[in-house]
Amino acid sequence: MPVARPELSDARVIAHVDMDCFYVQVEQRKQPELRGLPTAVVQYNSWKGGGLIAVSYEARKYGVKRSMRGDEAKEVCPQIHLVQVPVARGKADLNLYRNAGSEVVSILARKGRCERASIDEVYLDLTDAAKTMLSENPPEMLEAVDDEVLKSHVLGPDEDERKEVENVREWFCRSSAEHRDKLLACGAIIVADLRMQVLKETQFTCSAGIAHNKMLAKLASGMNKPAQQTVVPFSSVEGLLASLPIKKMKQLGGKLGNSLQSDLGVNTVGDLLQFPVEKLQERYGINTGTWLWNIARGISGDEVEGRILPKSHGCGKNFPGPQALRKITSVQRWLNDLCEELSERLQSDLDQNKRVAHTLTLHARAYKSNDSDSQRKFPSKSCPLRYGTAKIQEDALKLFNSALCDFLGSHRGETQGNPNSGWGVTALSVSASKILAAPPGTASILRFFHSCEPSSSSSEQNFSEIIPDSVPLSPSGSLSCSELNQAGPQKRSSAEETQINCGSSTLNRDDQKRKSSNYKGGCSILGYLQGSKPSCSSSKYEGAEIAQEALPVPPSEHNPGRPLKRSPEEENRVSQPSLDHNLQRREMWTYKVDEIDPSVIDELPPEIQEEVRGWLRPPKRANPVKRGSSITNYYLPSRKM
DNA sequence: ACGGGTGTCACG
DNA sequence: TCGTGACAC
Repeated sequence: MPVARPELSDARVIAHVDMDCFYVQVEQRKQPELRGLPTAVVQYNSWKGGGLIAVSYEARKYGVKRSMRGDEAKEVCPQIHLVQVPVARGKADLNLYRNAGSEVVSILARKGRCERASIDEVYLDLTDAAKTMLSENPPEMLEAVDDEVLKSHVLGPDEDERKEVENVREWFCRSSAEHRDKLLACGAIIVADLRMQVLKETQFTCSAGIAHNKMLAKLASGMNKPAQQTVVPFSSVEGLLASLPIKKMKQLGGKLGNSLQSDLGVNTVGDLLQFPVEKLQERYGINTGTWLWNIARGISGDEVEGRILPKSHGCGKNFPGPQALRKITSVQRWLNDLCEELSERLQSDLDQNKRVAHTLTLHARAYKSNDSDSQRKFPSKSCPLRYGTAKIQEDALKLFNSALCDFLGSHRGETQGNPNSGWGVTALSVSASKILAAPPGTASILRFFHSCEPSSSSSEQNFSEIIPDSVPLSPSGSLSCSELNQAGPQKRSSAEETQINCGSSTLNRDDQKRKSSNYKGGCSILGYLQGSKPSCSSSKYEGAEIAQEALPVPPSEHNPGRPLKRSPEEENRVSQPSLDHNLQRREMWTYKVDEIDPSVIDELPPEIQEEVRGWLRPPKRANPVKRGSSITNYYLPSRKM
């Protein structure tokens, strides 16, 4: 929770940078003919023209608004250009915009700590850069600075004359300028310069706010759009907040803001000032109450987190009304698609950023016809995340089935009908979270392991798609929870494989505990391989040790021609439920580093040879993780966009 | 029957 | 810890 800072000592320089109608700009860069024209980005245009998710400023002049339907937009602005969001696997695919956002971040992160707040917004802490600039450059430097760069809106202190002062140069050179203001002025110059770089390198415009904390910077970035920036000097804060409608404040746009208005009669942030902390705390809790008291005074100690990569990845889709999924097999098909996308994104994250996710979560919404409150709560479920598309799909389906059991079970529902047994899924999503730095070598190992079973995993996936159809669930008969869980071939190989058995025991607590502690080896490479075919699974071994001491090697003597491909026989062997043979298996599948004949490496795919050689020489790996600013690589416009 | 798809955070 | 809800863009 944001901590209050004594305002006097909070002379930070914080910027909030917000891309202007970002998705539209991305599309306009791809299609420059659209520049300057009323344009909107829309997804799914089949129903009422699709929903608008971004609207160009030209189109806004006609009253086109986000959350309008394409058809409505055409009504108020017949000449509007509607661009569709890319679709992949039957759902909107936002990767284009994510990647474009990354390009921007990589530029904005050049001058200070940078926090990626959303796909198109960042916060910057420019305190150090501003101090440095101020100490190295006396005010005369301004003459050397491009005039363009000095164009900022500076909020004035007075209630209504708060309009703004002309530009930073003038403002900065006031005789009365305080130190804090000078720092902000430097911040503004830095931000203007960064925005110029963004424009030159990406062709995107953005707006920005510069202030002493995040809250005020965010407020300011929205005050002059598009393609402008606004500074909030300390002396203007009180006047600004006094008349600011409470709901304009971040976090107060929803229920809390409503409560403040209707319960306390607070309409502006200034109105909050009358309330003593205790009162606010009493009503809203210690944290929220304190926070409210502080923001009324323009105080927010919230730090800019140095984080430019997301903390989770998710993909989901809604199936409104008539499109609701009523058969397990449809759910499974969609789940497979969602998981496939998720898996790709996880793999990119691993390749580019050397990070691995540890938790897989499934969310859904569902209704149950025949039930008073039809949109009942469909529980979320999570489990350890195993890499590999097929595994993610398998686990997601198990999670779904488990949740469905809860959903149906909690309220005795006679699940009669055929395809439609009374329930319908109106939204599905899978997400991956708890993303941590991967131990060195993880990417190679996983890549290696997957190269062992590309077709095997897909055939496995096919099975699990087909089997449920043959299970007597849909056409006739009611499906029981236990039946649900039989979906898929389920080679219940190892006891600790993520199996969710809601039929017999709805995720018994102890099992859960054991599972997670088993898995916990946060850094264990084995963790990522859990359940993988060539598994040398044994939670007793620390990943780092294994990575350096033991290397899984394909039994190339069995299929000399293709050392990377497993025979079915081998697959069977390793997926046998004989967990007790861990040790034995380990020996079967691993070698001590010094026992490895280096020539083995030559049989590996060229892409990973180098990395694997790296493992074999632990001493030389000084700080191999840092190899190449992965982030920089990630953000480089590697593709035409 | 929907702004949709993502993302973060606070709370119990 | 997990699951939920709120909020935001």
